[in-house]
Amino acid sequence: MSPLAVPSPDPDRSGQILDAASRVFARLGFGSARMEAVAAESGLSKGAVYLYFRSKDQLIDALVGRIVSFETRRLREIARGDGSARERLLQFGDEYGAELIHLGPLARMVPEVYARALRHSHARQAFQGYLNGFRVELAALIADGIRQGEFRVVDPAQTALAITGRLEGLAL
Amino acid sequence: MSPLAVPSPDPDRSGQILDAASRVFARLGFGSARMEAVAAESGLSKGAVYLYFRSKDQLIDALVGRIVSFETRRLREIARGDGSARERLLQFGDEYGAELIHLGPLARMVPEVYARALRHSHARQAFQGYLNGFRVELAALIADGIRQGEFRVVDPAQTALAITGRLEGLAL
Amino acid sequence: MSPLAVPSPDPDRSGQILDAASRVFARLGFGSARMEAVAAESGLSKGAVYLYFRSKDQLIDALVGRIVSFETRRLREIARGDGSARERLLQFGDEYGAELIHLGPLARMVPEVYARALRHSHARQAFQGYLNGFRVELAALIADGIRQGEFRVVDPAQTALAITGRLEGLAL
Amino acid sequence: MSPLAVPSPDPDRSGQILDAASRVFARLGFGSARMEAVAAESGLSKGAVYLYFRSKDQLIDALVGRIVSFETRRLREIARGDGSARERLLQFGDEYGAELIHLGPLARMVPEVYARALRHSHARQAFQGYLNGFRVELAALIADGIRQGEFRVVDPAQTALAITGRLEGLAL
DNA sequence: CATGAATGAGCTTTCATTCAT
DNA sequence: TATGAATGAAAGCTCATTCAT
Repeated sequence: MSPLAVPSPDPDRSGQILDAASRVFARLGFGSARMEAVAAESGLSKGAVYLYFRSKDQLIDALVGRIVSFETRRLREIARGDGSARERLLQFGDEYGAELIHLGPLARMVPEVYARALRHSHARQAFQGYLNGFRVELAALIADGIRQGEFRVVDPAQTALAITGRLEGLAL
Repeated sequence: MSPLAVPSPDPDRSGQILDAASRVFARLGFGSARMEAVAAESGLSKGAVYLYFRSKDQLIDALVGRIVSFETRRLREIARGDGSARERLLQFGDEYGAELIHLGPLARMVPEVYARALRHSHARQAFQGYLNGFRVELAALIADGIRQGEFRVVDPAQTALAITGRLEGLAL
Repeated sequence: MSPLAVPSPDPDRSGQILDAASRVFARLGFGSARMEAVAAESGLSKGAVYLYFRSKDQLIDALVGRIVSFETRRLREIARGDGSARERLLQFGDEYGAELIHLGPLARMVPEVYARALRHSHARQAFQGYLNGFRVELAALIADGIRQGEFRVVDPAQTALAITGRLEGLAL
Repeated sequence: MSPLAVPSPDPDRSGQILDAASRVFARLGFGSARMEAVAAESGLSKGAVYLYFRSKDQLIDALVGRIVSFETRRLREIARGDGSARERLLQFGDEYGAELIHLGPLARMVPEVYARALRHSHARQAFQGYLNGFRVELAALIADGIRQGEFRVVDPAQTALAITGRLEGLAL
């Protein structure tokens, strides 16, 4: 084998399957999407999907988790970035909208994720963790702005909560 | 038929079924609720349910339609009621919150309704019709307030849209 | 409807399915028999089978239970019948052999029933209940014979146990 | 290959796999045991198991065959050993019981082996070969006893058959 | 109108077996 | 020889829908 040959013939199957799942679930919804379709979209067999995810439910959880942690990381980068608090807040808002567009077809999954969170306690916990991170980051940003005299003196936590609610409304 | 016989033994079977459906769907979600359960909850047979609704899908549509038109009527009454524009706007907001609470378990259906609207064009049309009515009513109310000097001069449509978005966020 | 018309179009579906199941399971064994095949043999659909039995496992339990209670009743009739103890004991033995032949293809299920009893505690309990009934009946018969001076004085329970073991050996 | 290299890195892989299989099959039964589990228990890979046994079925056959021939050899040693016929017969019986205990968890496979024998002709032949050997050995032992005046004059073959049946009954 | 037994397409999931490395 | 990722043919089970009564 040449030193340059690809030594790992395993190009991240989990990611490959999650990519396929995100396309199929976005297109058809959690309920109507078939594991068969996810397998076909991933270029693997049904059996292989079950080799990496124990069940359809767990696959959905993993997918939601991946999207959520991606969004969380992205927004944190902005919130802790350079620039004045005002600039970062605006960028934060822009980014939120941009994410929705960036999510593209994935955005169609948003209400289904809410619905899951309403029915399954573990999905609810995961989702609330995400919203909390969102609010915390936002509150820190607002507190920053107040400290630097950019913003009026308000309760950062309350304000963050209000903004979060507003953005969630926009999402829909 | 004897004069004493009940003339119509069908005192709104549709409503009876929709009532049952709203309880069952709220409890279990559209996906997990079984037609069997709806029938049992309504006190009728499965066959009877299909006598009044062609399919599960159509039953869901009818249920969503009923809730939506109920809410629409309710909010319209307030928007066109007596009192200053400011009073009516506040009552409108209160009512919206009150509705969510009044919906009670039905509120759990909200994200599922959004999800349907995203997938099925006819559900989307019905839902957007509702949101439009909402915005139109709100815009009229705001325009009213501006005319009477109660509110600052803003674009009523834009403002209504913003408020709508905010309230939807609250709903979730 | 004429008074002579068959008023009940429900000719004991459970029995119909158990009959089919006994044929299919005898032919193929518990493991290889498919619910599809049971349904086909019964002349019903797969769905109908699941309307009467919750699962394949429960169907097997019910089938074993039916056979066992049939055998139990049969042997009890003999043990408590007329005639001298000796006659009844011989008839009992004959009947046991006759049953094995009468079971016909069903006899092929016998070791599988033993195997189930070894693995599933509830199957074990059911089966031991049957064996106990067998031994009790036999012990009573022997005690009867001793009382009437037909048999030597032995411990009826011990003897019944020994005979049972011997017959089970024969069965295989 | 260096002189120090292990000359045969294959110290009876088949035996290693059969040992694992006997543990796994005894624990879970033929039906529920997975080839995966056998491989894991043996410390080899699934592929290696298929290198030594063509299929699960063949693995079971080989396992049953090994147990049977082991038992056969053991009983033959006793039957042809020293001592009076009476002594050897008693030891034979003791040994049979001891084997059942010695089999330990393996004894749980006994009814499954019977079941296989009833369904697959080649399993039946193998199993009947074992029973025949058993009876032949026993008959020889009895004939020996008769010849030496230790036993009453009976038909050795018939008696061996009866004893075999009785012991099989005990086994269950 | 009303019933509910019956249907059967279709779903998720499993696992013996293969084969490129 | 040895590996274990991948396969894919089933299997058990569900449930929206129908229809004889």
